[in-house]
Amino acid sequence: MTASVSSRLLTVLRTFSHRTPSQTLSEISRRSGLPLTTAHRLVHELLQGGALERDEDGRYRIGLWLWELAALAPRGLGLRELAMPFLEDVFEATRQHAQLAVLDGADAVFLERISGRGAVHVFTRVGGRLPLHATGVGLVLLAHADRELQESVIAGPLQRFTRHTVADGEQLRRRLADIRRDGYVISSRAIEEISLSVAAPVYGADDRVAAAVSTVVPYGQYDPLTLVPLIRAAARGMSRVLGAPSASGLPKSVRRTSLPWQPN
Amino acid sequence: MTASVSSRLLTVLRTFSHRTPSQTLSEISRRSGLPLTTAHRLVHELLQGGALERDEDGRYRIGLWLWELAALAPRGLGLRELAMPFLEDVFEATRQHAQLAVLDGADAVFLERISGRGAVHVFTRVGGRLPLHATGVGLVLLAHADRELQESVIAGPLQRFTRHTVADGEQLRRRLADIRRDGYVISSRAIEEISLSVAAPVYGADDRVAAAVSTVVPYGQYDPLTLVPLIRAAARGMSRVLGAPSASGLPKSVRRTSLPWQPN
DNA sequence: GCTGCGGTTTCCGCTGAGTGGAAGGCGGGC
DNA sequence: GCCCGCCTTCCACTCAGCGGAAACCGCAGC
Repeated sequence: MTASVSSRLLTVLRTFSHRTPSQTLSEISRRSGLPLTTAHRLVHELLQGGALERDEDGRYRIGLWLWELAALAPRGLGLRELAMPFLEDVFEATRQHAQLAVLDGADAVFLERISGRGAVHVFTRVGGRLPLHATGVGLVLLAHADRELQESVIAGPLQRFTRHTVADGEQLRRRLADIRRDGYVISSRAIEEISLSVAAPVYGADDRVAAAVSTVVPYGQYDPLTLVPLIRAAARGMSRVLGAPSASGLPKSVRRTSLPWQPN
Repeated sequence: MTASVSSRLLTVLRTFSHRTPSQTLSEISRRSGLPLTTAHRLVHELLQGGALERDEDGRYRIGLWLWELAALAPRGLGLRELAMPFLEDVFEATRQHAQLAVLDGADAVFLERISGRGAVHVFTRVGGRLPLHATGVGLVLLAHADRELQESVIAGPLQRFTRHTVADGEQLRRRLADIRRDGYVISSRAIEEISLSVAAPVYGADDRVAAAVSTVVPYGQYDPLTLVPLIRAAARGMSRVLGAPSASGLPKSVRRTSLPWQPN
């Protein structure tokens, strides 16, 4: 690990998590492993810039400026903004949960969750992560991810949440093939016994899967198959506004021809 | 301005705006005023940390990690999370716009906007800012802000958006007094001729105004007075979940002394 | 009151990390 | 071909970042 100022700054920021949304200076110092003095200076510089704020108890928390900045993230609020009307549609239909997630590393990151009052319990939180094999959106994202990632997840340990969690590699492999064939997934009681989710892929302008949309409803109260057209319609709508050729009816020749990432 | 690495880093990040959500290295260098080489190094360090990403054209954009981090901001997503169900209620009632904003500096910063398909046009964008005197939420926030801020806005130049914008200091002062008396505001055609907004204050655990909620509807299609109970009910609901004594009916002696939306 | 404790802030001399000019590479337009 | 804009690597100088030491502050317990 480098010891540049930049990396130290990010280390300081990384000490914030959903379990520690606000911290004292000493906590930051301990968690980051930086000497107190150093943490003090860095924190103050972040404070000057508005990246951090202090609450009335003197504890540090993520500042509003950082939140405004992050609102510019194309894969964050940008995507969410475009998808929102369709998410609303999904929410309206069940008044339970409508969710939008993207792939990052080996996790599904949740961009949005609209939930009804008294809806069934979910672990999801906006800005939070869940493993790919245990969630509807995760399975969809994994099914369309790089072969490499798929194999690594299939091979790796698969945490079991309930007795319905797909925890076997080969079973998972078949599951992913089914998802590619069907264009949706029903993930029933895989993360909590009380709920199931129906998810479908959202395509971006490069016609690759950019996100996944899902609904989560209580197990036993819905025939999940009736929710499939709803989710697929929402997914198609989102793909369309993202400019996906396959969803807008454009011929393949109009595809954008851009190269994948250039890792330096 | 200091020239610390930290401040340079933040300067780099500050070059991103909603007009420039993705930039080339040279653009960042020019806009930040940093030598190309320096910008290059800083940008790469931000890239390593996941604060920035590169898109398929090699342009830099705000990274997903930064967005996840910002989701921890108590005054950002934290507040939004608690307010969301009530915002949904407001949205349901008109299917136009439901908005949530907080005060920062001399601006209203919008935390959330739920909008119907085909709703009337608004300038609002999530993560964006608008001046206090021209918006419903802004007037509410200003009416309950420090005396100092109020006077500074009253004195300062008041940008006129339409002929209905409150652009006179004394008129604004009276307006603010009315808002404190009534507990809501109807801001009609003040920012665009086509729309009006109804807004009310949301109280935090310290019984000070923490945010403002509003709806925006097309001018002429609604009697704004009929929307007042709706907005006030939503505002009260939000105040309650934030733990505001005045909204929960608790005696002052039971006041919580810490912020409600970080209930450690 | 005094004492200890946990957290915060200021001070300051040493030094290696950050700096940025120079130069080379890449690609696209004419 | 040539030029131009953008990106990347290299490297020697020096000043900004570093962090130990010590003071400071508020509070709880004796």
